[in-house]
Amino acid sequence: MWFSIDFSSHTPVYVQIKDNIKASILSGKLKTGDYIPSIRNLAKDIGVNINTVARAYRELEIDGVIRPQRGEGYVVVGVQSEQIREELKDELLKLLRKCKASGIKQNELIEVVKKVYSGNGGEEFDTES
Amino acid sequence: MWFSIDFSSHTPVYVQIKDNIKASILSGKLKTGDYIPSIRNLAKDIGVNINTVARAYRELEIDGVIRPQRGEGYVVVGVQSEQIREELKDELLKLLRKCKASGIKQNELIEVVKKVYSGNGGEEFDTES
DNA sequence: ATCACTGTACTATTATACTATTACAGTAGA
DNA sequence: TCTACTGTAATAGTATAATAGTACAGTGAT
Repeated sequence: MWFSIDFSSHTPVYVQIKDNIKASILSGKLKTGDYIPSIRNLAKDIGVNINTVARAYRELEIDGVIRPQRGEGYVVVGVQSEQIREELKDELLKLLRKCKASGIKQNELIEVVKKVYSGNGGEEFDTES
Repeated sequence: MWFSIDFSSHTPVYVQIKDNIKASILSGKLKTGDYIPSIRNLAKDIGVNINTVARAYRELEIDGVIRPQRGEGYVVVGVQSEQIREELKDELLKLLRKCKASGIKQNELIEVVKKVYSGNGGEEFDTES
């Protein structure tokens, strides 16, 4: 499957699932009309309980990102791209402040940014859905 | 007091307390030999329970960052500065990958970095302990 | 109709984060 | 000594994340 879950993170698994699916849509890996994995399949792949995935999907539905089709699965509706990017940048802002307060130099951080964008250091995704 | 807690975050409060104190030491706001706030005082200031602060302090003691002095309080011992900075940069790396995967451009991120380091957007700390 | 898949719903249980409360022990100062 | 502060410890209760299991209902293909 296309993403991995960090079980040692304090971020709940269902939130990580939501984030991953939103990111996949934003990056174009998932398009409007695509089917995402069934609750049972994804739960099996990730190695978590059905209910955990169900919660993630339920909340994504509330957010208007996906739509359930009983008997068939969940279909991608779309995302508020700009809004999600702003959320990500907000999160980044907080972390950067911590970095600054810890004495990390601006140059070091810009280097990290460049490292991520210079080919490697990026995603380890598959191309199929 | 010198830091604020994000109660809406999924990061546990006791972890946020640990991070904040480590960061304060790294940035020089707290020096070796300084006393940090008493468990009861900090708990009252933040608005959390004594046990929550006690847990943070206990773990900081295990990490060798502070040392308890019964009847007096906790004293700063020191931190493995470089190690903590590397941990922060690792965290940053993960977040940057998410940003990249979501289609945020490199320039935007560098702008955010510069914004943080250009005076405002930084800390809202007091200088006293 | 049957089968195999979908989503949906519910209950019970465990682990963790946090709160609330009480108590005890060490230290410093009036 | 008394008082007021420190850390330490233990118990009980609540909320949430996640697990486990079961059951029901809709859809599509054979």
